Amino acid sequence: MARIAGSDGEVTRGEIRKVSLSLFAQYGYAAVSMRQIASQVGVQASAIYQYYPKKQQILVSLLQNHMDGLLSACHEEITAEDPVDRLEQFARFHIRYNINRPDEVFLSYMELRSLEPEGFATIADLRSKYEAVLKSILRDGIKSGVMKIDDPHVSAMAILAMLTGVNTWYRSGGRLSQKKIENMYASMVLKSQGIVPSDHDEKEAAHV
Amino acid sequence: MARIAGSDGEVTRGEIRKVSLSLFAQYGYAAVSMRQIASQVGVQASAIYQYYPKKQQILVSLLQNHMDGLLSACHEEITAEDPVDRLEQFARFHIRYNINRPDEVFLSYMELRSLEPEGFATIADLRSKYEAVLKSILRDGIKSGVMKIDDPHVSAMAILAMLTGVNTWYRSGGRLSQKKIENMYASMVLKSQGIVPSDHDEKEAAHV
DNA sequence: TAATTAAATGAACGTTCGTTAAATTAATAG
DNA sequence: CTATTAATTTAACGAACGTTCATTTAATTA
Repeated sequence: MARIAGSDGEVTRGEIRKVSLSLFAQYGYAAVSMRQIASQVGVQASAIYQYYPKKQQILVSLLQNHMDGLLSACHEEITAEDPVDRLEQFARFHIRYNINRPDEVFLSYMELRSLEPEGFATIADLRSKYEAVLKSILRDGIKSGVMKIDDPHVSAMAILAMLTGVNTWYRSGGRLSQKKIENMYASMVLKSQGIVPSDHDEKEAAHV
Repeated sequence: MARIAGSDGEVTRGEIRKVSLSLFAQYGYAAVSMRQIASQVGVQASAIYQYYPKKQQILVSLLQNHMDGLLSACHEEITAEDPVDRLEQFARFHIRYNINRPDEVFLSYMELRSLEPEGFATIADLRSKYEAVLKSILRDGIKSGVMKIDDPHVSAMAILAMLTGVNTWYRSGGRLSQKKIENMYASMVLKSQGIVPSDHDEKEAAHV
């Protein structure tokens, strides 16, 4: 046998991506073999090389794609001007965007170490761009005096770790709705940076 | 050649543990070979089997050892009675204990997936015992009304993720002292659970 | 319909993997 | 001094690894 009836390159490429993402997240990049991916796609290992020249390229492409999506979505959704509102938008965005992409998030936090230098530089750069968005919000909040922050870098790291951590325990269909979880995390993030809820709510109300 | 002059089994076992820990943390369990470990120890791969019957046993033993140490140290150091004081002690303990064990922490959060069922059950059980310590503090804080918490499970996960995240960025010899970092994280943890610093400080002062 | 391009196969490459077994040397005990 | 035990080596096992290549069949184009 060779070419299969009804086979379509773009479909196969998509399957390879989907399967690789799931397997890399579950077992780790190094622990997953090309044959394992191929078998779940329903194809021979050699067929994958029609789409990706190296195993490493699959990982790079998955991470690149995820970080690009994250960055552009975050620039679209975080539109407020007030630093406190922006921080809340950031927290809510991060939960909302990541909670339905557990495998991508896991990969981009855990498999940077599996990247060769070139790919690593690319992905690390995208990640630091995302971190810069949050840090800029925090610096604005310090300037305007509404946030009580010792060190914006430490605060940014703490906030990101806390938010990203949702993927270690959340599974869809659980006890809590995504909206509830978003609310709880947003509240904890704001409070952790010295923003007292009532203060903020009152200000909001004053605007109306 | 066979036995080497001055060779000592306990020393070699220790070296194997040290090297394995470092390599597993850097490259991931699956990506590290027995020969790679052996070469850094200064021994042939087959020599490792004198000490560990399977590669998997090295990982299990490292994780077991870390979690045991974490649990017993946490029971020793968290001695306060007041829930707020206990939460602060927990936060400080977690930072202090983990910040100097980055490899162990990384392993126990990332390589559970590399464990076969038996080892996984053991380690997961130890981890949930540690989480239970924190959850119990939070429930006490809710009961006595000093913490404003929507859901103790979510709060516990958020706190642990935030604290454990310190290992993703902290490197010794950096800009900030460990004590400063401990202070900042403790403050953020308390605030995130609705404990206003001044409230707590005043209460503390009132006791004196 | 014939020629070309796309999508896949199956076999094979040299390497490396975890692991085992027998042999060898150093240290210790009688 | 001899026998035993501890620590390690060398050699080898079959299996699995990522990857390459020639081949085959399906779909598309001329």
